[in-house]
Amino acid sequence: MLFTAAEENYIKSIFHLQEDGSLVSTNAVAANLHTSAASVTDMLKKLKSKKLVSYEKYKGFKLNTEGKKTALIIIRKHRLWESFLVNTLQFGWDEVHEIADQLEHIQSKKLVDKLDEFLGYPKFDPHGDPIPDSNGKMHEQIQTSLAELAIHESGEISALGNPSSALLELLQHKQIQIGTNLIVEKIFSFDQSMEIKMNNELLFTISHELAKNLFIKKR
Amino acid sequence: MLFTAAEENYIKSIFHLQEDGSLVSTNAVAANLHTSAASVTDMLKKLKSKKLVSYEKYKGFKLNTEGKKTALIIIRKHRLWESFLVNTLQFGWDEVHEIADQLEHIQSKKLVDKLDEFLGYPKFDPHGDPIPDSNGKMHEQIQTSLAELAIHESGEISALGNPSSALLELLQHKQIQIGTNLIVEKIFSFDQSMEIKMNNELLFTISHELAKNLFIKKR
DNA sequence: AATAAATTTTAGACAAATCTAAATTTATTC
DNA sequence: GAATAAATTTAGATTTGTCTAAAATTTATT
Ligand SMILES: [Mn+2]
Ligand SMILES: [Mn+2]
Ligand SMILES: [Mn+2]
Ligand SMILES: [Mn+2]
Repeated sequence: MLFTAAEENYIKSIFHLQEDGSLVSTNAVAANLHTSAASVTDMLKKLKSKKLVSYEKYKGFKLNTEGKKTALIIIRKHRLWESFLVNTLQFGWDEVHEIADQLEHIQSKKLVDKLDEFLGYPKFDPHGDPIPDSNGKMHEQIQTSLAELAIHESGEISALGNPSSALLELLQHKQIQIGTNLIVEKIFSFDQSMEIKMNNELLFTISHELAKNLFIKKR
Repeated sequence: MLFTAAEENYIKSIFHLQEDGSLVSTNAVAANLHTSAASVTDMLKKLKSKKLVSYEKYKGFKLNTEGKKTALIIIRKHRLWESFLVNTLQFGWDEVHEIADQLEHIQSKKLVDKLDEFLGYPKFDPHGDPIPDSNGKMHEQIQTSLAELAIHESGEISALGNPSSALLELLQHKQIQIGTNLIVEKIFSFDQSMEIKMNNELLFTISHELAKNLFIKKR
């Protein structure tokens, strides 16, 4: 099924607002999309007729299975494009959202999958949010970025936030890879850089920028 | 000025149809965009009110200076995205047009310029059409692709069609660069490969694929 | 020059997406 | 348990882009 950009924006908004599986309100979507409550009601009728939401007048609504599946496709596109912009085109992570809000509506499954491949199948976007794979599966956030570990906490590297070639070069040089065990020995408040011990041996310093891109399963 | 995707499609269509500076007809645009003549007339009123076309009822129309400038921005985007798709994401040159027809409407000057930089400022798209630079200037086709030279013709390499890293690697290895003089010694009809003499010395074979991507100023 | 044919424009309608204002339903408060 | 407030839906309009059919204009052909 193909959807208009407007429909996709509503689907995405509802998805984000129902995180916990609860019902979503008309006003919440209106506020989120900076539109009127009346417009939301109009669109809900349409999404209901297209069988993407369960909706009863005045009672609230939520995406059904098909609706969630659709939302994940849009979110996948949004976050892959953000990764491309930051990673490949060197945009700052704070200037990509608007552009990705346009790019997420480009219709071509092949494009998205090729982009994913080109980017090296990143698990998280530049803001740390998980990127659904081509089956709509997202890494649950049982992992945290290294940057969020406290002193003396330890874990194992489980994913790369956004594998640019520059990042991969750095990791190769420092011999860091998926599965590497590490423990935080010190955090310098000046620049948030961390001193970490790797595989109980080597001790070295990691920038905050790098720490944000290393995802960890705590131990 | 910002324009809708529909407006941009009309502007681009008119641009292509007036190549020689002549007036364009309603039916020509209708055929080109697979729409009705009535729709074209409606849109022309709008483009006239936005001062992009000169148009007199029943007499035909053409883009004015501002209209052409706008058209070149859209064409620049279309051809850069095509280059990206073929070059970076490994699409075939015959499967990128539809996707570029969507991508050309993404609004962000910075995105286009960064994409151009990332691609290495290609002069021609994967179909051999010239890509306008950020000032709207296009390489006039006084140069031809090497693939179009006949036997015994000679010239100097003046531009790369689409500088992918794979192409650059090949050129570096063979020591071919901008300014290199060459003459076509032989063309094998079997695969269109060419035997060329470089700087009056080295003799070697070049595939048709490569020849299409080397642009030449004839001598 | 008159008529026929082709082209173009206008008239009127429709779907998508939005809005404001009024009506309806649900939630809160006394 | 009314009365009031808040949230939601409906009614009616508007803009954009499209369509078909009819009218107007230009071009071609007797
Ligand atoms: Mn969007
Ligand atoms: Mn993001
Ligand atoms: Mn287009
Ligand atoms: Mn092209």
